[in-house]
Amino acid sequence: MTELSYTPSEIEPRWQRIWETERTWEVSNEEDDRESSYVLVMLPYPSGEPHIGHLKVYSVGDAVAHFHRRAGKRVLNPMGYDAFGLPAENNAIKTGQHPRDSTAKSIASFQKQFREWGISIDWTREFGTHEPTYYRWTQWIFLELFKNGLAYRKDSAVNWCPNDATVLANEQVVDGKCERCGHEVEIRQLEQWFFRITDYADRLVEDLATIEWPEHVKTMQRNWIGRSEGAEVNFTCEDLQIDYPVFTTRPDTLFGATFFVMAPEHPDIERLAAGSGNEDEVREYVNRVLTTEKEERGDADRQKTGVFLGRHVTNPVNGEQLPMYVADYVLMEYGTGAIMAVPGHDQRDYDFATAYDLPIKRVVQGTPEDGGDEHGLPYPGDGPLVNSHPDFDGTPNRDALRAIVSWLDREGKGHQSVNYRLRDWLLSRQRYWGCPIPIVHCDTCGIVPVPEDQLPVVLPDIEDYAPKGKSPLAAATDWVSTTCPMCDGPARRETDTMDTFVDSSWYFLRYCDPRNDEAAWDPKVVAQWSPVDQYIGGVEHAILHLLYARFFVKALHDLGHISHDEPFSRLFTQGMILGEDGEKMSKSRGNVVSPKDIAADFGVDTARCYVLFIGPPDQDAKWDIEGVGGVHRFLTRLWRLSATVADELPDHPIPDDLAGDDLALVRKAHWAIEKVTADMAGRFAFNTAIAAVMELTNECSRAYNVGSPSPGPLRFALATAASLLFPFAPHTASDAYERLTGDRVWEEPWPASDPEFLDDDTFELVCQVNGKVRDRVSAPTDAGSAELKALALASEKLAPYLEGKTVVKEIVVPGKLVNIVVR
RNA sequence: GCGGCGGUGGCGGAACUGGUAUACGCGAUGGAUUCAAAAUCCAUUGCUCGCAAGGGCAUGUGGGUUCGAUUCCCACCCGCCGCACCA
Repeated sequence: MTELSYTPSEIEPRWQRIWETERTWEVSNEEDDRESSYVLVMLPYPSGEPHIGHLKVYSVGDAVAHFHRRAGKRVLNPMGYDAFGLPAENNAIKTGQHPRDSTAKSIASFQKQFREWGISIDWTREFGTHEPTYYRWTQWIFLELFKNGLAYRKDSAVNWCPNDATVLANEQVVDGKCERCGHEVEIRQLEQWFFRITDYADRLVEDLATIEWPEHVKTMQRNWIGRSEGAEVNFTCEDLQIDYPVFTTRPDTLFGATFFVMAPEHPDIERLAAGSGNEDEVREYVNRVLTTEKEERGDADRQKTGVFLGRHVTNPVNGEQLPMYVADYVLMEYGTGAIMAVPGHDQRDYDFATAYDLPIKRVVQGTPEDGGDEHGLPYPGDGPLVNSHPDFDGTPNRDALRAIVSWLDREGKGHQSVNYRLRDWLLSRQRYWGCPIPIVHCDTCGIVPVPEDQLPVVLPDIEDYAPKGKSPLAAATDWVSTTCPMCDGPARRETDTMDTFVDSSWYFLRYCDPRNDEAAWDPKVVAQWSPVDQYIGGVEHAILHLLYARFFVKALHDLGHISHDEPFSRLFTQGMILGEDGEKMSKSRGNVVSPKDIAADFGVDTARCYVLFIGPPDQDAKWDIEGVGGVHRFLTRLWRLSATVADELPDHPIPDDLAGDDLALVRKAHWAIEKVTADMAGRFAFNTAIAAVMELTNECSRAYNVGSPSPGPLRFALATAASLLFPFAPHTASDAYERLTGDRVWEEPWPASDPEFLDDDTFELVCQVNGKVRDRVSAPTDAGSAELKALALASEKLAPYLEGKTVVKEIVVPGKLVNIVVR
């Protein structure tokens, strides 16, 4: 036999050239009779070179795209770059290199490597979010939202990162620290731009039921939105004749309220304290709290502090006078910034009451089965009401809750209410490398949107990127000073830029119609592709990007620009690839594996196959260089055997009268078709799909090496293996398939299994006694229960276990087993 | 604390609706080939007792349901992730 050697360095570029020159993966917006499928991987942030995580996520996306194509669908698989953002700008501050240049360099590297990976992308739709032809429409969307009251400017307490010198969205603050740089976040009172995402809180929760997303991602979104049902109840301060509504999820405990607490930021604090005799102490407390860092204040284990305001409120249910306190455990952003305190049934109120010696009253009887200690307070569980009101005492608290809320409603003292943890999305950033906010500030006309025909507002070049507490754009004075579109008077441009999550909240719409310069998209074109059928990316975007994109799509839907209202029908979140030490790959740990090196050593197909074979793709997996070798051996074996068989053996058809090893080989091929198809279609079980192709290849290899297969069946089995492997190792599979059949594998439909070959004539019947396997015998596939039972009872190995025993029961599972139960 | 996910050989991991636990790969061992090595090919490989035939034990722990449980139920332990002074 001629020694043929598997040379990815020759095979891979050769096939890539064919796909490139023939524009194989391009797809037009002309509809045909095929079903359309939009397969999308989250667009990458171009920084440096693509890493192993990119290789994995695009290997997953490409496998899905190829599978859909060969299943007869018209597939949209585009590519772009989330090109605005802080890292490029921070690099500019350090090196003076314009972010546009460093970004362009990185994009060039992505373009080159993605082609070398052989990913089946329609490159005609490519764009970066930093291109004026793209962000022109980002600005247009902003104005649409602005004109419809969904984007607004407001002065409020916001998160400020002193290191990055910009405000941050709530979603970008993790444990009181800046998500980007890890610096402690401060609270500042600033005027900023917001998107009214809270208007959509309810639908963002509700519609999770309509999409196929991993449960944990849905849960994270639900947690983040934090919907709680309860009631708003008015407490009146008789001294000042002001009503203070509070939000509570436990109106059943209203009779247990013993004091009242307001957030230090509450606008009425000063007014309430004035003349109460406690003025100085209150002011001092509030000042101290407002300068405390967010993380410290958020620590639940900290001793509760607060100050008496010198006033009282009336409890609407029983007229009791409750002392008013200001305390920092109450947050201004949630509910109404004031709470009724029920120390008997709430841990926090209990802690405060203990610290300040306030009365603690039980109004819900604990029951032992609810985990309620008869005497222990605070008791957060359920039980009958006590010490409340004759009408309610003895009533289960959940029933009393409803009754009390309707009573409050009738009396005009409160009503049912829903509260959300979600805040409006703070989108303005005091940074340079982002999409300019298309707004002009005019002393006469106020906040004026830039007219549509003047878009884009182009990001000007500047000299100094260093943040100075306001946007570096403010230094571009020629750019800043402009004329008001309404009155033609002098005006100033908005100098803040948009959060980059705005850019990535609609890019998937633009891919449908990327070269449209009349509109952001043609709604008809978007409708034919949308929503995205399969979205693929990392879990780290479970809240931020995925929530914002859902909000954008819902808002654009409501404004009549698109017909769908969820962006991504199905979501798949892939796991990370960890270094060989089991840690996250990082330069400082020195455990980084470069896709370039792996491709150079083993070829791209080995790298792609390995990252899919390593384990379930939604789970984290440790890199193992020995494992890469195993996958490489497999590809080598498949290719070399295919090439050898194509050279040596005649191209005979499969005979009609298959028998023996030939039949077994053809059966194995059909088994593999069945297995791989199910693994691809049902779930993303690429690891087991590849394992099935390995089994088929091993079978072919054994047949060739030790058996004497007929050429037809062997060629068929090998071509099937290549065909099934194509979504994972497109170059090797194309090459092997062409050698064997003369055809291009991607032009072939996905193989279909023939039921005739899926079942054998006989199967291995498992013979059990009392559930323990005692023997396995060969039985005809179509044998009935009686026949199978007889076969099992005839087994000599079963005899010793049956001797002298009474048969109690016989269970026969046709095609599987017989279980004899004896006593 | 609340919510989600997970725990299977020396290792990564298989096992569809309760029906042969450990597919596939790695590693290890033996053999073929070779002057030798690499590469390749052929075997063996959960643990344990036994010369063997054969037996016993194994899917985090303890119970339960069942003829039969990795799979279902209850309680618990451990790990990972998200949220958390959210009233």
